[in-house]
Amino acid sequence: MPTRSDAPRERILAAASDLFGRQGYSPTTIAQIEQAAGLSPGAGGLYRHFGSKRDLLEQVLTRQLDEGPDLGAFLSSAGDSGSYRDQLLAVARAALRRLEHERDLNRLLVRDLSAAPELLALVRDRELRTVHRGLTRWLEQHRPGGRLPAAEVATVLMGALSHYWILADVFGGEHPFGVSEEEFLGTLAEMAAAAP
Amino acid sequence: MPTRSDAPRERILAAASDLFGRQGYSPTTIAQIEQAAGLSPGAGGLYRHFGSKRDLLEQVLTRQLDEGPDLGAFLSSAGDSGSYRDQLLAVARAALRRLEHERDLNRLLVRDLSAAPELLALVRDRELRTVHRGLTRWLEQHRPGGRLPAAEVATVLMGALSHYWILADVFGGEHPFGVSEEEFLGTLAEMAAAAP
DNA sequence: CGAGTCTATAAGTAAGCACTTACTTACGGG
DNA sequence: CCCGTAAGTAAGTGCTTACTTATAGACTCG
Repeated sequence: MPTRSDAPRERILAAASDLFGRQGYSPTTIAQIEQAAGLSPGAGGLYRHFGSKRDLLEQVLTRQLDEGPDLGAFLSSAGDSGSYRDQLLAVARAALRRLEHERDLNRLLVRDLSAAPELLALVRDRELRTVHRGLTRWLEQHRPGGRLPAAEVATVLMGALSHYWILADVFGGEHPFGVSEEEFLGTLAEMAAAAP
Repeated sequence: MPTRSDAPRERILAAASDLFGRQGYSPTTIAQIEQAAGLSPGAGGLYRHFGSKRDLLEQVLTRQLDEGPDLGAFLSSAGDSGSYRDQLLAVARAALRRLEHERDLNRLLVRDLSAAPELLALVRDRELRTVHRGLTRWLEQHRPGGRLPAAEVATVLMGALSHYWILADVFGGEHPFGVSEEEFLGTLAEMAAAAP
C-alpha cells in the first residue's frame, strides 16, 4: 500500500499498476489514479511526474520487469533433494506464486498490450523467454531420461500453469472447472515426471 | 465478410465481434462499429437494432455461444483408430482449431469480462465447462490405464493448448518461445500418452 | 531571510464519447 | 394510393476524457 509519505512518483506507479491490472488500461482514468495515489482527482497533478497516460503505462511495465524477482530464486526453491516428481511439484508451486506476484504484468500482457508492439517485445524478451529458457535448462539438468525436447516440455508446463492461473484470476480466484490447486499441481507433476 | 445485402442486425453483430475482439470492448467506439457495418459513422443508426453498447456486447457473446460448433464434432474428429497418442494428437489439433474459430469469444473472456459477472458465468457454463466435461469423458473412454484423475488431466491439456493459442494470438500469430505448433502438439500428445 | 525548486491544486480547454431527437426515405399490404 | 413500419442520417445533447495553464504553498541551500 502506498502511503502519503512515499515518494509521489512511487505512489502513482503503484496506484496505476493496481488500477490498470484490475480494470484494464483504457477504462482507467487519470483522475482515478490520482485519487488512489492521494492527489486531488482530475487536477492533473499526475502530469508533474509522467508525460502522458501512455508514458505511465510504459513505466509501470518496466518497473514490474525490473522488480521481478530473479529467476534462479524460484527455480532453486525446488531444492535438489526428493524425487524428480517432488522437485517438479515445488517448481510448479513456485511458478504459480510468481504468476500471482507479477499479477498486474500478466493481466496487462493478455489484455492491453496487443496494440503496443514495443511493450509486447519488452515483456517477451525480459519475462516470457527468460522464464522459458530457465525452465528449459532446469529440465535438462534435473530430469532423468529425457527423450522429449526440453523446450517443448517447458512450453507445455508453463502453458498449463499460466492458463490455470489466468482462468482462476479472471473468475475471481475460483477456477471454473472446480479443480483445486493441489489436485492440479499434483497431476501436472505426475504427468511431467512420467514423460520420457 | 458482411455485405450490405445482409440483414443489418447481422452486419452489426459481425462488425462488433471483430472490433471487440481486435481492440477490446472499451476502446472500440460505436462510430467504428457503424462504419464497419456500412452505416454512417456517428449517426447512431446502431441504436435502431441494439439498446446500448453493453447490450450489443451481450448479444455478440451469446451469438458466439449459440453458433459454437457442437463439442462432439471436434472430439470425434480424432477417430477411433490409430494409437492413443495419435488420437490425442488429433484432438489437440482440433482444439487449437476450435480456439481459433471462437477467437473473439476467447479474447473477450480474458480481456473484458472480468467486470461482467453474468457474462462470465455464461461463458463458463456454456463453453468452458462444456469443453472440459467433454474432454474428461473422452479421456475416460479412450485412454488405456488411467490412474491419474481424468478431470485434472483434461485441465492440464486444455490449459497448455489454450495458453499456447493465447500467446500466439497476443503476439500476432508467432509464439514467443519459437516453438512451432507441430513440435508443441507432438510433445503434448507424447506427454499425455505416457501419463499413467 | 530569501531565492529557487519541487509539489500540488483550481480552473480550465478541446476533443471524444455514448446516446437522442427529428426528419427523410424505402417498402409492403389493405 | 395511402398508411404503418423499418432503416438510415444529420445534427445535436450532455458528459467524460486526457491534458494545460496559472498560481500558490513548502522545502533546501545560500
